[in-house]
Amino acid sequence: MSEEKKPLLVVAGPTASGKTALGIALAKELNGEVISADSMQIYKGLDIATAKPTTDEMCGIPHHIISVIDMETKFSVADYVSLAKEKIDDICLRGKLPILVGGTGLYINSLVDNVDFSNAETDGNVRAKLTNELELYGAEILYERLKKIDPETAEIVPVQNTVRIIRALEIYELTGIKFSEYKRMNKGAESLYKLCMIGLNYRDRQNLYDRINKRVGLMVENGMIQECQEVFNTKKIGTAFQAIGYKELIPYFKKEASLEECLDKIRLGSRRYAKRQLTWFRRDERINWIYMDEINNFNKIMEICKKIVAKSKIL
RNA sequence: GCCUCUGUAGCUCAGUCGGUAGAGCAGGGGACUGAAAAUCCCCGUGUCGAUGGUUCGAUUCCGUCCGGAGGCA
Repeated sequence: MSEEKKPLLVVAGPTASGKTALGIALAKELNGEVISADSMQIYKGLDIATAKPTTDEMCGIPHHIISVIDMETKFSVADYVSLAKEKIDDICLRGKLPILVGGTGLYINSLVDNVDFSNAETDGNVRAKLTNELELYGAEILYERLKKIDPETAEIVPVQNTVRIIRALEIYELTGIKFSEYKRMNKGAESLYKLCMIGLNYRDRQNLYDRINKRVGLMVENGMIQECQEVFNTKKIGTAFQAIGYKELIPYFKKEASLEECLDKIRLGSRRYAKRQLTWFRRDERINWIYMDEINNFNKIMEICKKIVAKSKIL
């Protein structure tokens, strides 16, 4: 339709860094709507554990791609990208600014960097077959096979990383394309959007960790345990099983560990997750970083964001 | 008051028959292209409680002092 690229404002950062509040404030200020970029908030259920914004917090700002699929349904980056593209088009059509807010780096980059997933679908059967082989014969067998068909990938992926090995073999079986080749095909595509990327971080890592630890306490107060207990009882859960908060509580539900032990695991898991998120985002040079504990004043943070947006000339 | 044990990395502890030390956890760095809140890789210098003595050399042996735990009165 229009030759002009659509604008996209991105707010990324680790868990508990303050993305949600900032995204909503920016949406109010810039006549925008929020699109979540969070691999767990996609699922219905586990609202508290995944820190979904409440209706109150949303302040009437439309939020997209939150609670859109059932927990037992399979979902992937490719699904996310096509969904998000639709939402962006729709929001722009209505003359509003799409604001991508979230912490799932793979989702954000796949969308923003226009990664094409159409040439190598996934196949449950192939993956199941490979997983089965892994259990029966061990990782070495699969790794040796990968070495033969795609030594380049085998060089990069350690034997221990069976998830990667299986995916590489899966792609090859499905398409005959080497994983290394497949990656090359997808690299360097031009973005569909005029981008402005903002990243939230803390100068003192401890400040972030304090927020994470505190937030776990708040989640408990808000009923996270009952929420997870319910999900645990109904057992209809797929990928959402991976959500931090849910899986760590299972030993408690099975009476194999104390609540406090499990909560410690949740805090630990969240801290490590935040660290991994930072590792992911830090390599992206397009991101304008804001150090929340350095500024420590929401109005000032908003001012800085507005300046960043203005400078990016996406509007 | 006396006796015994103890003080080593942020935490829990190994260890050095005297040549300045190493595990687990925590923590840090990194990778990541249809499971990603997942999956995986790499990283251990610290006045060895303080101070005197013995010694070429002490965290290690001896003395004293200061902390901690226990026992006997």
